Amino acid sequence: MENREIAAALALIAVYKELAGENAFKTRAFENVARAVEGLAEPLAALKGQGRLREIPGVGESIAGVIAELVDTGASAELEKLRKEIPGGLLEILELQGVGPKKARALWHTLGITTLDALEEACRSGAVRELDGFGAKSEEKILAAVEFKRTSSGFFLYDRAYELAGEIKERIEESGLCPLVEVAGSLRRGKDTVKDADILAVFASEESVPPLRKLIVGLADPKPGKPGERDVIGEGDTKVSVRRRGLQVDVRLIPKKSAACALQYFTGSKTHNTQLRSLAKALGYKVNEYEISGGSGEAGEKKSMFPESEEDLYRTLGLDWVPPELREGEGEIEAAREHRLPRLVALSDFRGLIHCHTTGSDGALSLGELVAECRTRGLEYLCLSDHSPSAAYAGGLSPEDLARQAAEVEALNKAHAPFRIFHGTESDIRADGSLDYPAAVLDRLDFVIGAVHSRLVMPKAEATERLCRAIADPHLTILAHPSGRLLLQREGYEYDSERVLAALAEHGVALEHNCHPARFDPDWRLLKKAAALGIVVSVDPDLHSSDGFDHLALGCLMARKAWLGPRHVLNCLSREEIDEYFKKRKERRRVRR
DNA sequence: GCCGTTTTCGGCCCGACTGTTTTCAGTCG
Repeated sequence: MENREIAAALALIAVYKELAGENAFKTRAFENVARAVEGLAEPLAALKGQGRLREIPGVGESIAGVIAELVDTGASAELEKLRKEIPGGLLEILELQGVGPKKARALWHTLGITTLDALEEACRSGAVRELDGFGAKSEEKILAAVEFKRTSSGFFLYDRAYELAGEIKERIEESGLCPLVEVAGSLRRGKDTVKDADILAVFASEESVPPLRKLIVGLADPKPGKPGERDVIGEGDTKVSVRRRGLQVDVRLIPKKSAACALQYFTGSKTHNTQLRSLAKALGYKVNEYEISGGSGEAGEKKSMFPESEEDLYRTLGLDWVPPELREGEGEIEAAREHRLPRLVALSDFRGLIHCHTTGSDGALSLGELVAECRTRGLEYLCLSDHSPSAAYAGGLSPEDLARQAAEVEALNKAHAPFRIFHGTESDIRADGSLDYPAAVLDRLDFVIGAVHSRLVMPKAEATERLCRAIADPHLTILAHPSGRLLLQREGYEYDSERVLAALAEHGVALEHNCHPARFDPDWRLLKKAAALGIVVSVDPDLHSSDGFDHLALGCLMARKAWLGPRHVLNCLSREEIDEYFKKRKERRRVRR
């Protein structure tokens, strides 16, 4: 079993334990370990072999036993027992907004409800309102939550959510009621998909609060089936939650002196905040969204501190400022305390564009136009990679087309020197793992990107073998979008990521981070592991039009989330350095023959 | 279930909002 699968099993145990009515701290112990395991660079099987499972933070005797069992047998007696005791349909019920473990259990034990259908029926018949702790409003909310769950995944692509959040931010700014409006939450942290947008609205005086509340409520969608009403999820003195164009937007109204504490608190993640507050407590402080209190008052008096900035806040707790992208509870607090947070890659570090398509295959820009766009943006080079013959649907280039393109590249290189076009291809990886141009054709190119576009459905072992064979091909420079996933549309195909990473490291092949917002493939967690193994990451927009330039910024965000610095990223190399890199790859190929 | 700058037992982040209650439990982030 891979780490990812073991993490999923541990998380599932946690959910089942919640439904079983287990102590919340016990369930959290499993949740914490599930998260820790997901971020682990080393395979659990190896750790177990070395007797090092207990070194994972949060793993004690009991959980180490569960992990060992999962590693050895691929199953867990505890999980199987829970699965038998707790009806699986309750998992879906627990996902409904407003329904937690207590309510799910009440529905199950008193009315025998174990499916969404049964729950809906019970609400319509008025049976739910009779239960202790439930009422007519609960029925209405549950019905709305069931409907929402059936019609929407609840998640948005990053770029879409960012756009919607930006609109709301603008509307609040235009009102003149707030000197500061910030997008916080998972958008600020750079998650690839988001469930809601968190916005911080900092007001200068209390009198701004009522009109601010009114403004935000006014931005809500009309309520489905209730003309005249708006889809307001919650409205209080300091927090207004509305749904706008389907996205849940939580706006926090915060007085000016609390801006830094609120921004920190509202950026999350929940895990990061829990760890931060835990540390604060150990130091004798209390941190909330308004202030830092406590500290070493000489006469034991409580003092309140209002940090000027997030930097101040972290410094008060003895920490370096933690970039938002790293705030996932994966060791960043410890690193900040020991002053060893990495210097993260920034957009200004990018020197070239890798993985671009032109009108030669299915791109919207000609090669000349693309060069012009790159130069306008101050880039030093581009790595051209139109599609190969197997991608007939995308106008893949025949070997003859490729030769003609080479002549065009040469001419443009002369005309635009020192700007440089490196000539390559995005060659299809066939079902058997071979590349779809003859070796002699590939030999003439500066670099080769390999990508799977067909036969996406394949048993895991076969898919892994296919990728590993392609990686072992000495022509391959970069492995593209390895999972083939399309976020919120299509699960990627399954492959053994640990084996693929090992193969990339062994053969010195770079790993693409495809930064199209519908792909973000592979995700930041895998990139982090890749970098730990010394694999170079190529942040590629897979550019088909000018939009691709914007996607590079999103890729940069994801690379930061993966703790990458410029030294980990292929396209942070200068023109001369990447030229050298490609030449070395080709040299190695000759030697190996 | 885990863990120890105060701890091997007794804690485990902290506050807002809602609905069902007459003071608070449950849920959420």
